[in-house]
Order: sequence, then structure tokens, then C-alpha cells
Amino acid sequence: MRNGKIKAPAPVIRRLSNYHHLLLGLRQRQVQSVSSTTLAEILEYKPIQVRKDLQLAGLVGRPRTGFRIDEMEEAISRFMGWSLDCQAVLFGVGNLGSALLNYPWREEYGLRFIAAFESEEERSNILINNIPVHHISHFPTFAEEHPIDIGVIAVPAEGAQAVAEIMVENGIRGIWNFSHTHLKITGNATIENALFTQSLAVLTRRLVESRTQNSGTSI
Amino acid sequence: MRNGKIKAPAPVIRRLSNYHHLLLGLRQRQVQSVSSTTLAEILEYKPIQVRKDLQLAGLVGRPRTGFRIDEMEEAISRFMGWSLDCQAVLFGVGNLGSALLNYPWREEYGLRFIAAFESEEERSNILINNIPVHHISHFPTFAEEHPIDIGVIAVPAEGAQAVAEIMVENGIRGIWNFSHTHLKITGNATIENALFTQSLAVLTRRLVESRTQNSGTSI
DNA sequence: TAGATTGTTAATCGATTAACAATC
DNA sequence: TAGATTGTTAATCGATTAACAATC
Repeated sequence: MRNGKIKAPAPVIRRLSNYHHLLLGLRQRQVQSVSSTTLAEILEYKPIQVRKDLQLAGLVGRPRTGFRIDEMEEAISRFMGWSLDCQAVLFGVGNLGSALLNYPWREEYGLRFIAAFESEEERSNILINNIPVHHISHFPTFAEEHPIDIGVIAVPAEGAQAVAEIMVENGIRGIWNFSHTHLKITGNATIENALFTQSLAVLTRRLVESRTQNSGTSI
Repeated sequence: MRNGKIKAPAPVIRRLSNYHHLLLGLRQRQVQSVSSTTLAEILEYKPIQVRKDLQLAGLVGRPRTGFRIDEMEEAISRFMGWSLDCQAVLFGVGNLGSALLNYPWREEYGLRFIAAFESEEERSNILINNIPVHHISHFPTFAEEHPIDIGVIAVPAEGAQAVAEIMVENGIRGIWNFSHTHLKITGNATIENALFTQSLAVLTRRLVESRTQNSGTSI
């Protein structure tokens, strides 16, 4: 295991993805370089933290000018695995699934949906954003014929565990779970849960905290 | 500021929301109590961590039996502010917005969407899951007439900053942002970003890390 | 050059984990 | 009672921050 392949802390990964997204805007404005001070100001981090983060992605800055935008883009993409073309499938073409299929992941993250799968016949055999939606029964055959890096779960909670299992059985190693379930996986797949509810919890708790600082009466 | 109103670390908040969701399933199976050991096993945490988390929410367990399900439900809900009825509005009724409006937030999180707002006329003046969708121009009047705790942003990135601003101008103190933008807010609003891309970054990075542990050749 | 910014090394902070007496 | 589990107190671990010489 060499440089850049160590297990990076999740908070650093999240911040790096923020820097990366900022770069798009900066580049449009023809900016060549940006300092850790400036990045920190925009994102409300500390400059030293920005430098430490970028260092982990293998970046080297220049005294006085900071970091080159194109180098940052390149280094973060490489660090995240976004430089390699990554093929994904999605299960569950409801509103959320459709939203995900319509998002331009490829441009910024190198993620390409090559197919989607649905349990309901009425929603199968259509195209969403030019991505074919098949009936779920066609999945094993499809998986044999195409290399799939990531499987996205956008089905209701009840179906999620079953979907995760057929994904793993058919060789998918990365699962991005948008359903509200704790998945139990046997084998060496990586699961990432995009739990809206965790995010909501942080928001409502912060509101509780701020409320009680003003109105003195508490429990 | 008293017990339970201190600023809780975000990781603890996220785990607490996980415990809370687990309880629903346990209660259906008529379980009365659960130990930190069992919770830890299910969620792949450490028992001591579970106890520390629950302690922060003000819970007291019993030696030998663990924590009562109903007490946990109650304590976590109170801690998160989910016991109070919380009124929300949503901006942007695309696929993602519709998905959010259709989710039963109220049952588990006490969150109730009282209206949604749209900039496109064609998608206004309809009902989604019984929630009225108004044209965005009606928002200021609406906000004067109804108390709103949380504003959800589900519009495309370009429009997000403007939406955040009219929310804050009209008295909303909590913003749940699903758009891919870094919002700049003046004043004392709380913003929580539900950034899918951060989650994707963690997943793809973990895949990069696991890949290179097998195949020895690296950069 | 002067001055802003970097990378390095050390210090601090906070969160997680360990150990164990107390409890039912 | 015996034994599982709690809550407390202390130790460890890791991430963030500070200080500052090196650099362009």
C-alpha cells in the first residue's frame, strides 16, 4: 500500500469533495490558482485544515500563490477514483430514482448509469435520460454481460435488503443506498448510506439547541 | 443552558437517529428492552459507544435488561425536537422535491409539509401527496400567515442561493439544502446540506482503497 | 526585497475506547 | 446467588489547530 491509498478519514473525503465542486465555479471565472486562505474563507474552514486536506490528496502548493486549480481538479479526481470511468446501475425508478438518473454525475464524478431496474412492469422498458429501464428479472443476465462498479438502491425500505443481496451475488462491490434501512451484507462489498434522516436529525437538533439559548425556560 | 441543550457532536446525532429508526422494527416485534450490546451488534458500533450516545440523550438503562424501547423513542425524539410538531415548506417540485413530499416524515420525525413552491407555472396549483404546490410568487404572503420552521431547497443549483435568501428574509430559521451549492447566509439561520456528492465521494474513495490493497501495482 | 503563503513539527482538543465497581 | 449489563472514571486514539521556518 502506497501513498494516496491509505484509508482516508471520512470528514477529509467530504471536505475534499467540496473543494472539488468549488473549482468548477472558479475555473469558469478564469481563476488559475487559489490559496488555502481563500478556500477556507469561502467554505468556513480553517486555512491550515484546507492545506492538510489537500496534502492528503497529494497536492503541493506554491508559497505566495497557493494551489493551481487544474492540479487540484486532477489530484482530487484521482484520489476519489473519479478519473476512471465508473459504471453504475440503479434499482427503483420512483421519484428519487428518476432524480438520480437525471443528474449529470458523469461530468463531475465520472459516474455513468448504464441501466436501471424496476419491479413494476408499468415503469419498465422505458428510457429515463436515455438510460434504459429494465424489469428486475433481467438483472442477472445484464450483470453477466456488463461490468458494474456501483449499484444504487432507490427502492422502498422493504425491498432494499433483497436488492442489496442480488447486487452482491451478481458481483457488485460498491453499494450506494438511498433506502431507509440498515443493510446486512455478507462478503466484501462496500456500502455507503445516503441517509436523509441523519441530515434531518442534525438540522432539527441544531434548531433545538439554538432555540433554548434564547428562551431561558428549559426542562 | 441546561442538560440536553448542549451542542451535541454531529456524529452522535447521526448515530442517535439510527437507534431511533431501529426502534420501530423492534417495537413491531413486541420487544420491550434492548441492551447496548445488542444495538451495537446490529449497527456495528461498540457497546460502550452506544451507552455514551444514549446517555447524552438523557437515557438511563437498567443493569441486566438494558434500555426500554419506549423510553428510548421518547428521549431521542425529545432530544432531536421531533416531539414538537414542525412545519416545513419545500421549494422546487421536480423529481427530488416530489420524492421528499411523498415521504412520511411526520410519523417518525414530526415534520409536516404545509406547502410547496414552484417557479414554473405548469407545475404549480396542484397537489402532491395532498400538499398544495403554489407559484413561488405567493410565498411571502404565505409566510406571513403561517409559522414555518424549516425550508427545504430542492431547486437546481442556480436558483438555490436566491431561494435561501427569500426564505431567511421571510423568517425561516432552518434550511435543509438538497441543491448542489454552498449557500452564503447572512443572519442566524441554520443550514444543513444533504449533499449526495459527499456520500458518493466516500463510497468511491473506499472502492479505490480496497482495489489497491489487492492488485499490488500502484502509481 | 517584503510579504503572503506554503509545509513541517509540535500542541491541543475532542471523541472513542478500556477498565471496573455498582446494580438488578 | 451468579451473571449480564449498566454508569463512571481514566486512558487512548485520532483529528484539528498552532507556531514558525522555508519559499517564491
